Amino acid sequence: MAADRSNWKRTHYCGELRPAHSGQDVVLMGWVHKNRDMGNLVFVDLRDREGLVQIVFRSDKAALIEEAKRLRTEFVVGVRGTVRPREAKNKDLATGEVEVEAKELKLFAASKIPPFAVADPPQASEELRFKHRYLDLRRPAMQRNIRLRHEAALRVRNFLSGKGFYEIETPFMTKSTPEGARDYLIPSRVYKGRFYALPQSPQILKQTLMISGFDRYFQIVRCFRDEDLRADRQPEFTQIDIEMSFIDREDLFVVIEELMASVFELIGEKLTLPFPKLSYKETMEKYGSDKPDLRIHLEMKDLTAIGKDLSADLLKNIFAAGGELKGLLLPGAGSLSRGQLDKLGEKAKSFGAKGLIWIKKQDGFKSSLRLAESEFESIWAALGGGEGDLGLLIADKKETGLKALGEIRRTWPQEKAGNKRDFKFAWVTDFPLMEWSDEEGRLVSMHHPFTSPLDEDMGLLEKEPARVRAKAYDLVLNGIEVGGGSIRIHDTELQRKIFSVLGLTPKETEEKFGFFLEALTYGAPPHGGIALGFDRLVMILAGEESIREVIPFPKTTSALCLLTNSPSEVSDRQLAELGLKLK
RNA sequence: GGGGUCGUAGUUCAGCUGGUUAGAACGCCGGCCUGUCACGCCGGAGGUCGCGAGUUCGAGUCUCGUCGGCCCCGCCA
Repeated sequence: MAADRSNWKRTHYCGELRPAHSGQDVVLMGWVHKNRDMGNLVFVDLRDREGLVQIVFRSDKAALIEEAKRLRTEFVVGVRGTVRPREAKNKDLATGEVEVEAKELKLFAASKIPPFAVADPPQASEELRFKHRYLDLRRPAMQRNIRLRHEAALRVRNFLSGKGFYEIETPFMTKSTPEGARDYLIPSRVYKGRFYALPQSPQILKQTLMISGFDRYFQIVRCFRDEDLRADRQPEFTQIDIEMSFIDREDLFVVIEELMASVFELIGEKLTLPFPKLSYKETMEKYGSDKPDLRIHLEMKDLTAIGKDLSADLLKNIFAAGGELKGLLLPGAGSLSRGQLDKLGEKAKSFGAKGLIWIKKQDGFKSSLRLAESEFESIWAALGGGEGDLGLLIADKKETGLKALGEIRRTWPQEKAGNKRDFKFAWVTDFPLMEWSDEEGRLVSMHHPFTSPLDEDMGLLEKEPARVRAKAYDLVLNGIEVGGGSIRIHDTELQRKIFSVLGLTPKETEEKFGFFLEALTYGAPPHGGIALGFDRLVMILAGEESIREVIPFPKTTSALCLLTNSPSEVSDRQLAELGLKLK
């Protein structure tokens, strides 16, 4: 029978008791973490969101100790008692210098035996953790992560509000747009056959708010994309969405850098500002990625010029087909075995390369490619190699070589180890405005269709749109894209032209974006902004490897919620009301 | 859509080239215990080997399918 707690008021959290509280009468409420029954002496570890404290039940209260003996893990109880210094301290516990000698105990709720222990690290599969997420979330690590998430959001709000930004809501029930990810759709009951869409981002509406003169907007907002999941991708995720009028890129960089500095103070990190800037071209050529992990110091080299003087026929054919020769030096890796080199070759192939050339210098050159000594010397000099090093070369289409070597660079174990609390931010700028999509058979926006081209590339828009660079930028941290944005188009005619280059017919353009194009004609200020991936940011702050660890109720990689069992079927009646029929 | 990997007691796992009654630890239940904190000691219960076919005298083990977890490619303006 659950006890009545109406006349009890909690005085402290379990986790906050310290020697200074000694002698005080306290009332605690919490979950039984552990029960140690010594016969005529019972210890109970009581847990709440702030931590654990030991409760002791002594034999001079016979009825009380009998109650305490019946407590089991995860029972919810209230305890009234006196804080005392402990006879034996426990230095592994923040409250380990004190205990609470119980005078009264109230059982509020019993618990079934939990399917896994509420303890760090979790001794249960993610599957089981998701099914009983309410238990998983009781773990101190999860309580800490969710609290950190709250504190980060609060910092963002306080910082941006202090800089004159308004937090403004935009609708979740909005309009499907043809560009970008797959939409989640909401059928309209009132207008059968018509659908709202959940926003992939509030992009057009935040730009509309700029046209409305709000000048500085932000929103910590859920976004929805019906695409496949990853460790850092959920179908619904949270963005810090930001937009500003009358700015250029540098103005925004400053605001975001200061925002990051403020947020990282939460974990005691002092960031060095400003963040380095890399052009897209530069980062692709040096690191083979548009989100380089700058904790890794390895850089790729272009060896095409040297390669063209080499005798190998293999290379001649590739160069004739327009290929390039890219190289990556791995210091100290000259001792790798043939099997390990083969594994690297397999990895390169899995990223599309046709082969991997290796050269090592250990008592002379050894290589998978037959070359003259002087040729090895010139390659080695270009790579900056020394005795005992390994050089990896890929001769292929430029993008293929960069990507494959970039992957080897990114995952090179000697470089990855032990630098979790090293935070290397960078801005990647000057992305291509558009890229060719084989699937769609047309050019598609690399960022989104509202991104402004670089002024100096504007002339290329008609004839060579694929070469136009954009006023777009990504914020990258330790190999993770934590944000992306751009200076937007605020001119109706330019915006129409972009849609047309992207292959949208005037009719489609009008149907999907007509309202926005019209809004642009009523005095749109120059503006730009960014969206930061809030889940990813909190994940990094928390030192986690997956955003599922910082989202209270995440979905599995197959987009199921194991707690609620969604998605689920609905009744025929619900379908009929919406005018829907299943095929 | 594709590739990889995993699924055995409540949990985490072991289970060899197919062969008696499928094991361990933790947890759970009962008993004892006045300073434990991974409490200890004694005793006990607990299994649709994810599911379904197939091969075989015989399947946890082999094959196929299917469901589910995780990682990756594609996809993610």
